[in-house]
Amino acid sequence: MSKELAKTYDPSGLEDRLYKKWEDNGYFHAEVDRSKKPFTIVMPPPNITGQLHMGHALDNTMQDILIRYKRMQGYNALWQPGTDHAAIATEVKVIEHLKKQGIDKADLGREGFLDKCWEWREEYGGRIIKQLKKMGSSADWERERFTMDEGCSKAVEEVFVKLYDEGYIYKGNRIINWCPVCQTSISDAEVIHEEQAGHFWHMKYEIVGEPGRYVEFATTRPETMLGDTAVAVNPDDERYTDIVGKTVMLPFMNREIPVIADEYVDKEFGTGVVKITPAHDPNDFEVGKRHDLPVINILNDDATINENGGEFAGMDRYEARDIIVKKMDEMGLLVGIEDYSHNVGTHDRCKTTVEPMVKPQWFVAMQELAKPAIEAIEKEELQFVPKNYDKTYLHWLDNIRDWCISRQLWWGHRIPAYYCQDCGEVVVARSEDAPTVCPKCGCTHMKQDEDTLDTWFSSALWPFSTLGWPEKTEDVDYFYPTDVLVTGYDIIFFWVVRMVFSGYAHTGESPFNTVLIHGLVRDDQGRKMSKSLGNGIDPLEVIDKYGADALRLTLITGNAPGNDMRFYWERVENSRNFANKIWNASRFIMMNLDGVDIKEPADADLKPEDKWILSLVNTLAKDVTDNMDKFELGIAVQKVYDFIWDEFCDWYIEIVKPRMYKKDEDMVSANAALWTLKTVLTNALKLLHPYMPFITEEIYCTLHPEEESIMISDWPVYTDAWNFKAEEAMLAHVKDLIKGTRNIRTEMDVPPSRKAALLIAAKTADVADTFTKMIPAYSTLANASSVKVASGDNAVAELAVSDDAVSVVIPDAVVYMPLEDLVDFEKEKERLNKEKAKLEKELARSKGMLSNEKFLSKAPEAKVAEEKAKLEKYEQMMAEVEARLASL
RNA sequence: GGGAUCUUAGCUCAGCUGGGAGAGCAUCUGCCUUACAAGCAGAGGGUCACAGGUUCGAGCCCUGUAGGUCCCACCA
Repeated sequence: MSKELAKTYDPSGLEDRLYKKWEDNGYFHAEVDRSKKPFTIVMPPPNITGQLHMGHALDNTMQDILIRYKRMQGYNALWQPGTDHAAIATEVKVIEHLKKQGIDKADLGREGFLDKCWEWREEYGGRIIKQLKKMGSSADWERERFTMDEGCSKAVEEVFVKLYDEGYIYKGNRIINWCPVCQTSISDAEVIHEEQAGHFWHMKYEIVGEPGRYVEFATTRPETMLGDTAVAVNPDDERYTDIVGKTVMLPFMNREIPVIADEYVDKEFGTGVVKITPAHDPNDFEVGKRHDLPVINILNDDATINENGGEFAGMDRYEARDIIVKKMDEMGLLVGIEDYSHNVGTHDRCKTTVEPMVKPQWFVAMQELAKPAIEAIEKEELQFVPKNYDKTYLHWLDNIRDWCISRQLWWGHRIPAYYCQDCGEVVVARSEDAPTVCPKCGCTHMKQDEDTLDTWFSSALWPFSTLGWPEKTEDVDYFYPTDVLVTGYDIIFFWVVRMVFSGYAHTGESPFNTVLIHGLVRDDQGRKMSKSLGNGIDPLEVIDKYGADALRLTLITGNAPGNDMRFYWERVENSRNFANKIWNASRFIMMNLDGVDIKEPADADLKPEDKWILSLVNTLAKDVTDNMDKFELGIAVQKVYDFIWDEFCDWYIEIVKPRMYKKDEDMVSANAALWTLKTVLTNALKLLHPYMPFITEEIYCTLHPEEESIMISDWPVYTDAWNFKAEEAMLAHVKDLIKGTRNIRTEMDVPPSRKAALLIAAKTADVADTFTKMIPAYSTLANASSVKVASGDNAVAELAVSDDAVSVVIPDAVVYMPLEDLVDFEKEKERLNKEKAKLEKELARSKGMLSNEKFLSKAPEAKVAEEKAKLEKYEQMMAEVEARLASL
């Protein structure tokens, strides 16, 4: 029979054991099966540099809940996992790692360095996967992929070649964001703009041929003047019309640069004059293109001044800035310095201030590709949950710029472009078609591009590359497009947008229908968890202390979808307490089931409380399903939580205890109770399983030794057979009556008003049973024929109730607060007035509703009738309150 | 500069299409009651930021104000 369960719930040991069982039984694995409907989620691939953090824990918990839910509903549920090579992140880590061993990246050479990267991946790539398993993630690990494995790399080449052939990928000499520390180009999305305190240096250049006449301008980056190739004013600016076309002398460089007119210049801002540095400012670059200005790059890759910087060559950019300002001052060309706070672009990974630079890079032309991704929202082929994130998504797509995809890194997918060393011919080809002979000049000096691709280039293909694309596999055909993508709002731009346009471009459809967005997990003070602050909480530590189920429940409750949440240990404790609650309730049930053969009771043998709880769990199944289908995971589990704790444990189990203690006297009744306990618990466990997989599995298997696993059991479905509205209403009523009295042991403790209420309840056929069993002190009361209740000075009301009196009339017995319990009349008056005010409000509301034609015509009849009944009740109560007030 | 979002109990937050203000934690009271003290039974505590408006009825819809947070953006 049932195994003995420990007295308190201890997740340690149990979780690993169950996870291994699931994995060994192959429950996570999904294969093409045309007889079932697929449900697919691709896991956002964690970086191989990564350790599990709270963000992953939340993200994966949400996915696991959806997958487990759909699996129980009978879908062929595939959760496709894998890891990301994370180009720059990994490269930086490996370089650091090598540095500690005294090895320099350059010394190793490309091949040697890549060997080290692969070694890294072997060592650390699987670490996070192990940690995800601790969370209970039911992903199909047999299908685990890696963004740089053979298949994914093939997909990358395929896409690159295709987009190149179609003209979407091009190589261009354009201004890009350069990180001087990482020494690579980065995309716009990787630049974060931070408000920084800086200065505005007001300086002037002398007009050539007009000694003593200057143009004054202001700049935040004086050192860029070394690369100035013009000074610009607004064409409509009358102050400067006479100097347009003249030249000014650029100090230090002794270069004459023209004064040009361009709309870009704002007359109102500063002096209305802008120095133009096409090589180091995106706007200036555009101006330069319009006016055909030379582009003079003054920076080396590490942001020191290069040979174009004359005397400043070799200096760091900031050192050069200081000296230039000093020297300009000495030359009398510095007009003044103003404090100024402005936005500075920094690299999101290393926080280094980026330098705009002109360099030859590869780009994806986004304008056309973005269109289907925009239309996807209108056509409802793609929806965001919560919905408002589609605005963020659309806004970004509407303002999209070309995507710089080349990186000056070694770790990543090497760009499949080959250059002829002799004639400069460019060939873009898949590696199996890599040219050895130049198709133009016939030489054999072909060399592959040194650069690699942005890490998001491969991630963009993840939903289909993992399923075997570009091969026409069964998997792609069956599992694609996927159903839901779960991710944080912070990578909508990096990843979601790029997956969507890639999906349309290469597969003709959106890679998923729904994007479920979640927020960040912050610390208890609302700060981001970060390494530098040291405020991060390790999910594994939480699991060790309280178990994965408690962590999962904590992460999923208590906040609205898409919002950030704070992490509190107290909340984990509460979750753990809930686990313990279920554990003990189950323990109690199994103790009572031990040695008893229960069978399904006849309908007539079910007591009202049995029907009541069955009805509740039935409704619960429906509600939870509805909520989960709307991705309201937190609400869904909150309902299960409330049901188990507040209804099932606090009420049903308590009500039913006496019946079990009297097994020998009335086995029919005990059987009905036990059967109901087992059935309701089973259903509740199933509803909870997606959220708390471990404890539900352990209890389920103990409760049903004949069953293999709750994971593969059927999701509870609403049934009309358990629709017991009358019992629901009655028990709700009983609860109301007994409230505040349940714990009272002796009759003496019971205030008279309660006694009256209880008596009435007790006299009501079925409730009496329930009731006297619950509160032993009441057996005497229940046997009484009447109870005296003080009502007014000397007036004593006697409440007598016959056996068949239905209790619908009574709740307001509470209104008759006995005088002997009152401290003084004033207090009673106050209370009654309060009551009256409340009733007045209710009456107004009720009358309002009933006089509203819209309400009367649109609302269902039952609702109108209900409202009418309420009105009558309120009116009656009002009359009573007024009478009582008058009597005082 | 543009956009999003928030303001509800002491704290952190729920509150779905308008129809009787909720949870967790904290506080207070009483309980070792035979599933659970990681528990049980209760209590207190809110002009739902402010001002208008729509409505029979507003935490929810509209307008405005104040304050907070976040994202986007090339004003030198």
